[in-house]
Amino acid sequence: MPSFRRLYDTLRQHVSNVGKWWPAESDFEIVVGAILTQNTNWPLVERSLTNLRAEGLLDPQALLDIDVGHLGTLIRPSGYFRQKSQYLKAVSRWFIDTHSVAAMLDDDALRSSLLTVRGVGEETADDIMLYVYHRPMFIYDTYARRLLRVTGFGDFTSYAKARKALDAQLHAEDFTVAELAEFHGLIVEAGKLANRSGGWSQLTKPIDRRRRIP
DNA sequence: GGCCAGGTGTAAA
DNA sequence: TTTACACATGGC
Repeated sequence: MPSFRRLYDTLRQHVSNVGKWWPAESDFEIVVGAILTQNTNWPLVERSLTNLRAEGLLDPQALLDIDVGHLGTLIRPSGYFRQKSQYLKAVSRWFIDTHSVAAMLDDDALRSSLLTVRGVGEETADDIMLYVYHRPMFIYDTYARRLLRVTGFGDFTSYAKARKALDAQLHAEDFTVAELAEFHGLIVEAGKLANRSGGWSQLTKPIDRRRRIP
């Protein structure tokens, strides 16, 4: 029977250390990145973040004040720019209203609150839960579900199904939040590695640690 | 040139 | 409740 602890240990052995994994200069920057990265590559997100930073827009009030059309042009590199510019407006409003009191909300209440925001679905909510509010979450994104399938946890067609079926055997309390944050990073890096090399079998061999994965 | 990337909202089965 | 589709750019 597969276990999350064993999977985590295996990934740590076979995938380069991903460190903090979600580097950002502020909590709000993580929120913005979580929206922009939806169904898109991170390098493209960085271009958009650079554009936003250059105009001082990694700030919720500034994003709320900016013209939505102009915002769209700045985040164009990361795709779905018309939708995501609206999403960023919505999440800015939420951040201004809720960030300062988020610490008083329990995990379920905070997650529910995030899910009311237009553009924040289950994965984005959990990204923010984990990386901004340091709540113990496992991210059941595409890479994770693919890996969970090939490692025998089961085949899940949606985020919600995977979460419902597997959270009980995750035993989140046995992991530190830092470990869970690293866990997600390791899974994504492993997924990219698998894509590049044409299969998850790469994970059965130790990596060459002389070469850092970019 | 086609496929895909750290999803989400909406409408129709 | 679940599935199908639109949304968009850029890398390989």
